[in-house]
Amino acid sequence: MKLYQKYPIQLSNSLSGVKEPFEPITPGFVGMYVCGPTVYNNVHLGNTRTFLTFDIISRYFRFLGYKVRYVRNITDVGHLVGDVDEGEDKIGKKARLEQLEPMEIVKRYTEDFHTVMRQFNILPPSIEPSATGHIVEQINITKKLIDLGLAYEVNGSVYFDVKKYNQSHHYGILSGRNIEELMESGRELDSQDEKREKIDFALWKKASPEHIMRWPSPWGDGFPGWHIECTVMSTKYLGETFDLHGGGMDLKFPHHECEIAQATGANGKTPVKYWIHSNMLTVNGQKMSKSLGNSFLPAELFTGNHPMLQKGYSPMTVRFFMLQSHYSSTLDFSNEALNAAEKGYKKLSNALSLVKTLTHAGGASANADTEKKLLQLIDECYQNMSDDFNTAKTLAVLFEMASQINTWAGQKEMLSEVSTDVFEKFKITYIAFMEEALGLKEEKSVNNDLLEGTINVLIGLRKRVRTDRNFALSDKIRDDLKAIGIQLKDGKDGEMSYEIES
RNA sequence: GGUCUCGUGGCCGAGUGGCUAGGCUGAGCUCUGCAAAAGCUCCUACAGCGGUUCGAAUCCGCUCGAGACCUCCA
Repeated sequence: MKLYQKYPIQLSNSLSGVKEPFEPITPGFVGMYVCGPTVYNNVHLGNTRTFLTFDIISRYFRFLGYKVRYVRNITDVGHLVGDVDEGEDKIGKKARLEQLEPMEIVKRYTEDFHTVMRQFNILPPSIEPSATGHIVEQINITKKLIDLGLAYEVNGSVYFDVKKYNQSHHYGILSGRNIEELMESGRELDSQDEKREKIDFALWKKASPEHIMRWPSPWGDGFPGWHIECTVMSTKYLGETFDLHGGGMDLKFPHHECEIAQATGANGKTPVKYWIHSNMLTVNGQKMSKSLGNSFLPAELFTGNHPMLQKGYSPMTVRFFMLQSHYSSTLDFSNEALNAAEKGYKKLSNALSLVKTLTHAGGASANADTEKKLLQLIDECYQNMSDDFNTAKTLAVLFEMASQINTWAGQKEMLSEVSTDVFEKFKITYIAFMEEALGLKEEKSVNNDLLEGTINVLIGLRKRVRTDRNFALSDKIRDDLKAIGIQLKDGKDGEMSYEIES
């Protein structure tokens, strides 16, 4: 029996609006697509939360034994700036401002994105396709939509005919809108606009003469519209219908709605079985976003180099902080919350180091109640994660497990209350959920052999003067080290450990 | 204006009809030569009003408040 059969996943499907059992299209396999970053700027912390959410989801699918293909794109053709009529893409604009080649911009921010992902221990996707690498496919699907009568060309640009599509399908099925309301509200169609209806959206845009990013097409030189790349790349690598599509809440409308319309229109079938949207990171209750100017760069957070931050916080602290809430809730960002997260994470991390050193001596006289309790904790880890990837509930269980680990570390004789088998299961589960499922690794405070060796010399010295009951000297060693940020901790058995304070 | 979400103890944040979430902070105790760490105990909330129910933080209605989307954003 596979783990995914023992602990079947339930997930909230944005499309249906309810929590449903997850049943992949092909048993044992999961195909998932997530809208990746637009690489014309540094990723900020809010972006990171979305990618962390889907890192957890893909990790947990694999953890339960599914074979996962995770596709996350790089948008390197900029989305249109402001008014569509300006016909200029963001990457082109930025390039001109900074006097750089578009691909130079793309390269720089893609590198930055990957660096940040690694810092947060967010695993790379299986495939990371780029929009510019799929221009031909985007042109082909646009042609197909024209042939099907669902798109029309005007002056070298091609638009999707939403009204036409809506005659046979429901445009708005994901975001719960109806086309009449959409046509009444919002921006008015201005005289310059080539679109038949304001709700129509571009599949292909004509490039103005000064436009840098341009490709030849049946309609002249231009570049692909905003939504088409995701449809093309998800279909190409995952098929015309695939299991799961994710992204930030703010992409639900119009981006994902348009994806559904394009794909359904072109292929005649529903493209995605489950949609998952992760909620926003907020600052003082307001969405963190580039345009509002309240965003943090990960690097600023790590160093504490930002007016709103009292100090720096490590990547794992931030990862833990985000996992304390459910991905579907907004999460408010504050110094206080981060300080609390730092301590909480340290507790779990210490227990992780500790449990690795614990071994069972064998020959136990097991206490049935204790064993039952431990086995229940193990079970709860799986139950909680399988319940819509509830990392917050899972962490609560891990805290209980950490207390147990600390108790054992302090009183080794208590290990005899459990059998070797149960102990090993418990140990393996704690390590696996921390490191594999949640991706919370130990942060080595020392990565310098010379320093480590030096501290160990001092520890050896202190052990000796302590045996001699020379407490004045032993306290001096401890106090002096403390003054430079090294905290010595005396164990029960005369052993000493240390911790570098940040 | 339209569509939708949320409002939990000092702070953060799970939880959807009955059973103490958890973390951080604070107080006390135990262990320790003294610390630190750790363990134990305590501080018991659900915006307001009304309704459904044997019973509601959880369902329904209204009020107040906050936010998101409708325009580029994860």
